[in-house]
Amino acid sequence: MKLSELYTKTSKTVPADEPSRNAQLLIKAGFIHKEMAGVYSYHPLGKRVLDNIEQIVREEMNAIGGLEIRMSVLQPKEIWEKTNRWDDAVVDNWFKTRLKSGHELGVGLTHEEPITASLIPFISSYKDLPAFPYQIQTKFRNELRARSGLMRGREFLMKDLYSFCRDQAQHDSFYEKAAEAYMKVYQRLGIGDFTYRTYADGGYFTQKFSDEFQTLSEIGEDIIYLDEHKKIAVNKEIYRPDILQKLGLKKEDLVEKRAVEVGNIFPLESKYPDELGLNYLDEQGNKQSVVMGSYGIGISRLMGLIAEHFADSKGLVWPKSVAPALVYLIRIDDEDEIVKQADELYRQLKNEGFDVLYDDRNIRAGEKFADADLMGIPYRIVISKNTVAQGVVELKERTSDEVKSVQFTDISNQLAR
RNA sequence: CGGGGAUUGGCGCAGUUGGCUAGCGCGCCGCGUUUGGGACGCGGAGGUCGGAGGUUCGAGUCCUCUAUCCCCGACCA
Repeated sequence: MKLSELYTKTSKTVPADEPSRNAQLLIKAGFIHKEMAGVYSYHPLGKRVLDNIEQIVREEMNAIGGLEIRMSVLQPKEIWEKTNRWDDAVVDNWFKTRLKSGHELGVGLTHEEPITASLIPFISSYKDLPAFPYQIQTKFRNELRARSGLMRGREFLMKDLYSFCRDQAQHDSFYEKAAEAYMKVYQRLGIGDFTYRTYADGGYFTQKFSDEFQTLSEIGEDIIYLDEHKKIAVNKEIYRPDILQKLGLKKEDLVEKRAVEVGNIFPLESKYPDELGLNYLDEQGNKQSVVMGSYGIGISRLMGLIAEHFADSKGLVWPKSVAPALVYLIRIDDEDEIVKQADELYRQLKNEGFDVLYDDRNIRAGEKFADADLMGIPYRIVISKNTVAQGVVELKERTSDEVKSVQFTDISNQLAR
């Protein structure tokens, strides 16, 4: 992408009504726009980051047998009444709306009920199981108070997968596979080394535990107790002597840490399938309950976390796997020969499959350097009168101060994806 | 949902005890000088002060209501 064609621009100031560091940086860099509290739009660079995270999640879900679907956002209240989750006294962050006729509808905040109900026509035999549908979709939750920028919004992008298994053993096996897939996602996003599987309350769904994935970060809202040796953590909400004993953890081995919840997986047993009438016949012709699980990853929350966690005083610092581009190509001096060589280098890198932001604007060099840093692009290449005279370009990584001179023919070898 | 603060061009802000055509910086447009870390000069465009009602000769400034945003708390599948 040529920056002369990008309509967004960076800003020196941030909106006074945006206190969250991740949103401040992303707004400053022109990646997102705040529509209202807890609601953000994504401009081209922000959309690219979101897409990159989404694609990593998609690949790992596909790898464990997930089948991508798209559920409706508008939902009939009847199925939620069957599981007693329609009443605001039970689930208090619904967005609800009405048809012209006056009939009430829900705006999707999660999809256990509709996905379960929608499988009824297809699941009737043990031969039809297991099933692992998932989707990546905008969710709506009417939080009383939105905050933390992209990390807790009223509208946010989420991956939700649901597992339907014939028995507990089949479920347990998939559940563990899903947990491993989650860790692969975090590894690829560059946060794997400080993200921990964490025991948490099963919440509204069950009386048992659920598993959270918590990324250690000072910006987190959650407190966890971590056994660094065993690499197991416990959420503060269930940090009690009886539970530690049950999990085989010793209080003296645990350290208190601040963390961001980047995923949550729930064993749901048969609650929703039973209540909604999803079941199957086994080999003997006996009616059996389906065992369900749900698996969420907040895509937009991950973007906020990564933006804020890695940022430095100059701006964003994206890991290569999610950066909106791999290379920020700066052209200094606008003599014909420089322009020609820079254009040529841009074409060449694009042809080789590198994602390049080409700063071809007629502005001062300092602004280009500042923008390259603020946008957090992993590699910066500078081509100028000086470099062309020597037949080289300058290459610098966002995370380092070292500036290397690189021969034209060697550039692509120097770029690690 | 309880308590507190705020709302003035695209963004950040100022605006005395109410008083003339509402200012400043950034950004934007034009011209010129500049040109390797967000340059400088000159000239411009752009706001009716969140909304409604009221007090007053006169309201951005005072009063009432309301909306939104932010903070603290509660809540958070």
